[in-house]
This record gives sequence, C-alpha cells and structure tokens, in this order.
Amino acid sequence: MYIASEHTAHFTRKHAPSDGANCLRDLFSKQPVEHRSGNRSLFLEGDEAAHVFQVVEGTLRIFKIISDGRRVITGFLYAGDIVGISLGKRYLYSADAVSSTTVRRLTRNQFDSGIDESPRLRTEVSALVSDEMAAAQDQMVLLSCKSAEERMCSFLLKLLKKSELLGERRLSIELPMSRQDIADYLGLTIETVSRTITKLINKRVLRIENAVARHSISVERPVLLAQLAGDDDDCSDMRHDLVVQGSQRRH
Amino acid sequence: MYIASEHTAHFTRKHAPSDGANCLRDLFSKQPVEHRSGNRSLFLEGDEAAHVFQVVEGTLRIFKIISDGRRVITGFLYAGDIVGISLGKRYLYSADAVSSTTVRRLTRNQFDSGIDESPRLRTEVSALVSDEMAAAQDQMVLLSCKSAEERMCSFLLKLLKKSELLGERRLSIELPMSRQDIADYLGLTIETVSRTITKLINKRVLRIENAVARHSISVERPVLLAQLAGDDDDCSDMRHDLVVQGSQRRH
DNA sequence: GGGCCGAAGTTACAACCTGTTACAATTGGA
DNA sequence: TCCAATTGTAACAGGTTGTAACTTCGGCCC
Repeated sequence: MYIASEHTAHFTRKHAPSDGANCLRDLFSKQPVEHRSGNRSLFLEGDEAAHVFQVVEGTLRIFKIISDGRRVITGFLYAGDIVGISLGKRYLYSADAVSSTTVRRLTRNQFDSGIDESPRLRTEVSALVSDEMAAAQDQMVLLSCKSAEERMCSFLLKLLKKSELLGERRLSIELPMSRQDIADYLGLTIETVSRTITKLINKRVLRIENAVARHSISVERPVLLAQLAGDDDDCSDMRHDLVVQGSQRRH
Repeated sequence: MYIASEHTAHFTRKHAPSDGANCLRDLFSKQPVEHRSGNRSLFLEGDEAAHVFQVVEGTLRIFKIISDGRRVITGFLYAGDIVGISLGKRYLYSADAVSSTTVRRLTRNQFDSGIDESPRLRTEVSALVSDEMAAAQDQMVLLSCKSAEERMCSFLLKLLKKSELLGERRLSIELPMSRQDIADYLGLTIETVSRTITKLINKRVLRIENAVARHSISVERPVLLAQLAGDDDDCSDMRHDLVVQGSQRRH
C-alpha cells in the first residue's frame, strides 16, 4: 500500500531520533539509493509484493490499467513517502516514476522483521495505513460529486499545502506530472484539465510562471482557490444535527 | 475502518476453530447482540473510535456528509463484516443501519489486546485492511471512468457474487438499500439509477420480482451483466506489454 | 544557428450523457 | 380511505466529453 503523504511524510521526518530503528525512515536509511527514469516501472499490479519502497526524491505515480486500456491514477507519492506496504501478497496497483526519481527499497521480510521488533514502528505503520485510507476516502468524495473546477482546485490546494509544509514561502506550485497524469488522477479528460486551468487563470486565481512553461503555477488568490475547492473539511461542525436520509441532488 | 466483505467475511467464517480466539469472529462471539433500527447511527465521522463492530445480521451504510449537505456512501456492510478497525483515533466516516440490523461490539482496548495476543489475528486484521483498501481502489476506478450503466452493473454483479458465496442457487439479488442509497454510493442521481435499471430490464438483463416490489431483482442474463459492468478484473492479463503513458479518452 | 519534426498543451465547437425539474404511479402506514 | 414516502417517467438544460484544429515547446539534424 502506498502512503498518502500529508501528515505522515511530515511525521516521519519530525520524530527522527538519533539512530537504531526508532522510525520507519531509519529502516531505509542504510539502503542504497536507486535511480528511476520515466519508463521503467517499480512494480506492476498483481506482482508479488516483494519490496517496500521509500521515495527519496522525485515523484511516483500509482495507477491501475483497466480492461479497455484506460489508466486510473489513484495517487502520487513525493519525497519521504513510503509505498508497497501492501499487506496482501500482491501489489494492488502499479507504480512508476513521473520524473527522474530516486528510491530506497527493503525486502518485505526486512521490513516485516523490522517492524515486528518495535511496537513504535507498528504504530507508525498503522498511522500510515490509516492516512492512506483517509486519502482514498477523500478521493472517493472528490470523484463522486465534485465538478471539474472543484477537482482541479482540490488537487492544487493539496499540492500547495504540501509545499507550505516543506517550508516554501512563495505561493507557487510545481507540477512534476503531465496534464494527462492530472486528468487520469482527477477522473477528467486532458482537455477539461486545460480548460479549467485557463478558466482559473482568467479568474485571477492562478498565474503561469513564465519559467518552466506550464509546470510551475503561482497561486494569486489562495483563499478563492480554497473556496472553489469546496471541501470545507467535510463539515465536521454540522454533525450531530442532520444525519438525514437523502442527500441533495447534483453529483 | 470498515471491512469490505467479499473474501474476508467468507474467510472469517471458514477458518472457524473450536474455541479461544483463533479468529476474529471468536473475539466477538461472547458479546451481546445489539439491535439497530434505521435512524440511530452506530457512530459519526470524527467521533472518537471507541468501538469495533461486527455485523451479525442486516446491512450497514458507511458514509460521509460533505459541506453542502450531500451524502457520499463509501460502502455497505453485510452479515459477517467488521467495521471500525479505524487505526486512527477517530472514525473516518459515519455508519448507520440500512434496515433493521443487529451487531456485536468490542471496545477498542478489548479488540487491541485481543489481537496483540495472537499473531494469527494480526494477520487476519492485516488481510481485512488490505481487502478494504482493494475495495476502495475498485471504487475509485468505478467513480473515475465508468458510465452510469457500468456502475449499476458492477454494483449488481458484486451483490450477485456475494449471494452466490452465501449459497444462493437462484440468480436473484436482494437490495436492502433504497434507490437514493444506491445513487449516493455510485455517484449518480436517483433518477439515473431508476432509468438505468429500467434500461437493463428492457434489455432483458434484469427482471423485477413481483414479490417485495423493487427491492428484489432477478438476473436473467448474468453474462451480459458482467460484460456491461466492464471490469474484466482490471485486465491482469495484458500487463507487461503496455504500460504506456496516456490513457484512452472517455471518463 | 536555423529549420524541421514530434510531443505536449491549448482552444473551439458540436454531441452526448447526466443532472435538473416536474409530475405520475406505486406502496405502505395512519 | 387518505396521505406521505418512495420510485418511475419525461422533457429540458447544462456541463463535460469527443473531435479536430492550432500553438508552443524542445530536440534533432543539417
């Protein structure tokens, strides 16, 4: 199972103790780094889940190919994230590098025996799996009933928050993946992604950095972006009052 | 976290040993059964994850309420399934009963100490979590790029397979949930669900049982149903050849 | 350096699916 | 029986997609 960044990647870094294997990061630290270019995949859906990977640098793409050849990207992984904690025997999805990427790997046995020794690591793994599940749920909500614009804004907002966590001061987003990748992740077509970005630029929400063409975007109005994303954190305020039967219309 | 039925529920039943706590089912067996009618929920999203539940009979509904009041159902749970193995501190979603339902419950502590004692139970929990993740991935694929008809057929096919596992001989499906529930689960509107079912009846794929109105459906042409569902198990055959960049159109 | 070429991205327009709205039909309980 | 809730049907509108252009970018060769 891949790990859905956010809190977790952050978490992994923050609690870094001196040595031993007090956090998952330490487990990987002695492994050699491997380099991956765009086309060779780390593993394929259905392969025996022999390894667990940690992203050192770059971006990974987690995806499934369905019967008619279409691709569904179920997640992206960034530096610090861990992938392959698939508790089953086989990977549930394929993984390859979006751009030039370096990873470390542990065999399943190394990983399992590593976490067996330490209750602390077990807790960390549990937290990672839980985060991954939460990310999957959020993605289901996004795909269930958000418009193209809401999806695009949610996606950008997530990237923005991530770059803020990493200590970026400017409101700029690096998009290592292609428009096609974004489309396959958000359940849209490449044209809709393009059109939506253009619309957001016209609304003065975004601005294209002249630098690296269209893979660097600056956010002019982050507040508007958050509003357009439309996920006010699933309204954990208005809970106990209305757990009514039907939902409103519009999907 | 809820557990996504299929193999798992089956698994839980099959390996039932004599006594002790050799499988998760045994952990629950001594707990008293509780009855739930439609409106009182088991727990709400954001609540402290204090309990783990096992469905004894009936059907549960797992859902989130988003900011504008819409409801997204992320899963249904049937007899034998386990819900609430949320490894985090709080539930990721709400749960209530679709129809009259009975459950057993363990406190988080009871559950945790139960599985801590037995490596076998830990393995079982891992498998359940893995299955849950697989179900979430499948749902993402469904919501990403399937048409209304494909979604409806996938849903019915899943229920059909479940009833076959339980030893049903006739090709009939019981739908305990309402059309609105199905709509919120498949990311459609109630009208589209209605239209699609009507279309499938006209195609002689389905037939309405005159009995319990529209909550009992018989499948006339299961093969066609499977074809229309369009998930040829994510084409695990055509793997190693084309892991190409872009996907085809149509989402 | 200049020009050709392909890949990636953008834009325009028509077509289609689904959501919206409104109303009818059926069911089940008061 | 009436009434309310659920479900089914139909016409319409709207957003997203599909198709097909065009533009931009980057690499390659001369």
